[in-house]
Amino acid sequence: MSKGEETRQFIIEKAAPIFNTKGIAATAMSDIMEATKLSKGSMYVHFENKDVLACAAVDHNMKILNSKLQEAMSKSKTAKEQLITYIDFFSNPLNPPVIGGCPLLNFGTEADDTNPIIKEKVNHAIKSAQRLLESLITKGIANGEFKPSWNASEFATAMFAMLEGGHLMSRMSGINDNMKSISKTLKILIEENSL
Amino acid sequence: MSKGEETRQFIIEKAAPIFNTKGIAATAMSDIMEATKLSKGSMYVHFENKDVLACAAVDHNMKILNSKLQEAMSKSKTAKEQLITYIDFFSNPLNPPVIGGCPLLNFGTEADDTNPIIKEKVNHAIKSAQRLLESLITKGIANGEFKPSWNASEFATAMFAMLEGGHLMSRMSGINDNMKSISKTLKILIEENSL
DNA sequence: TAATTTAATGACCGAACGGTCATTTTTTAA
DNA sequence: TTAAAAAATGACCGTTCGGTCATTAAATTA
Repeated sequence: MSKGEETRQFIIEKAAPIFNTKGIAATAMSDIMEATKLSKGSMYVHFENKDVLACAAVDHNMKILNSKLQEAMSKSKTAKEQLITYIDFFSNPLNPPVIGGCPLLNFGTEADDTNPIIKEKVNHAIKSAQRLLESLITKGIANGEFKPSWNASEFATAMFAMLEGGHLMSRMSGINDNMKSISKTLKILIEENSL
Repeated sequence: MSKGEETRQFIIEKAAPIFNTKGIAATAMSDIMEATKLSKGSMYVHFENKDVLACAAVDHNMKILNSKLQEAMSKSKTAKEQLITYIDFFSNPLNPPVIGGCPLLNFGTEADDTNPIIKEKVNHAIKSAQRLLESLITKGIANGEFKPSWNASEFATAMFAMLEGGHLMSRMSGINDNMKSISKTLKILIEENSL
């Protein structure tokens, strides 16, 4: 990796948690300068403007989240175990896998009516998550772990929505009760559809 | 209502959808000036600064949302009907009750790490929603509409979370499929707990 | 109606914003 | 080692930001 690529990566790593915490509009280039201890001119060597840097930061947050999730799930074997690992992975929004909380929630709501590019990135990531969950259930049905009558697509959607909603609720209250409750609800539903 | 109060209210009504759509940080006072056709000095007669106006706009969005919900629910009688009305009320995020989408999601995520006052407003509103849903289920159990074994608090939390998560998913995709699916899931769960 | 209070105006302010560029320093490759 | 290329710097630029204030217009009240 050349010096330039190294610096570019370094900037992204420092910028990602700031954007995810403060939001894109509320984050100034000067915030990134302070965090990286780099000059303004240097930032613009590696990113043509703030939007490009913000996009890279969005990607990086999602990538980190995904790789941490992959690592957690690699330890589980059965479909049921993996579903539960997925739930547990997101079950403490007050100490989230990436700094600032769920990037899909953060960047999605901000980009909704203002940034179609980032909105599409979030949309794509949501669809990936849905597909992963759906495939887990389908696999479990094929395995004989779950009832064949279980609607994989419907549950995948509901589960993802509950985790995102629970994330919001717990972060607003500063207490983890809601997410705990949701985690319990999801596990009961999984149990009800287990064989 | 004095002239001053009238103007103040007029500004809030024009500002509320802008803040809810663009976000607080991305909304400039000049945006509100344009929407109201009022001068900058006039804005600062009625609001000491942008934060105060933003808070008033947040309150207004929630108030409108709540009054529309109340109106919709007043038509339903039984607990079950009211629960279903609640679901239907939020079932089309692409044509939401207030312009810009759910203010709890929008302002909550933005305020999370930046604005404790608004964060607390959102937290309070979420708790109110939870209480309303829980009381509906409790009422239904007392009425003999629902099974006494139904966990009211747990379902209220899950239902609220699913609606918020579904809201995000549908707005990101621009298609209402996810919310439709969630609506269906919730209604099945209600049916399963009906007598 | 007259006197007084309140609302509305728009020019103006300093600060912070995103972004540029000539210059210097450091990497890179010959 | 040296020449060319790339990276880093920080002063600088125009714009926009939130916010102020003397002045004017309008509403309120006596």
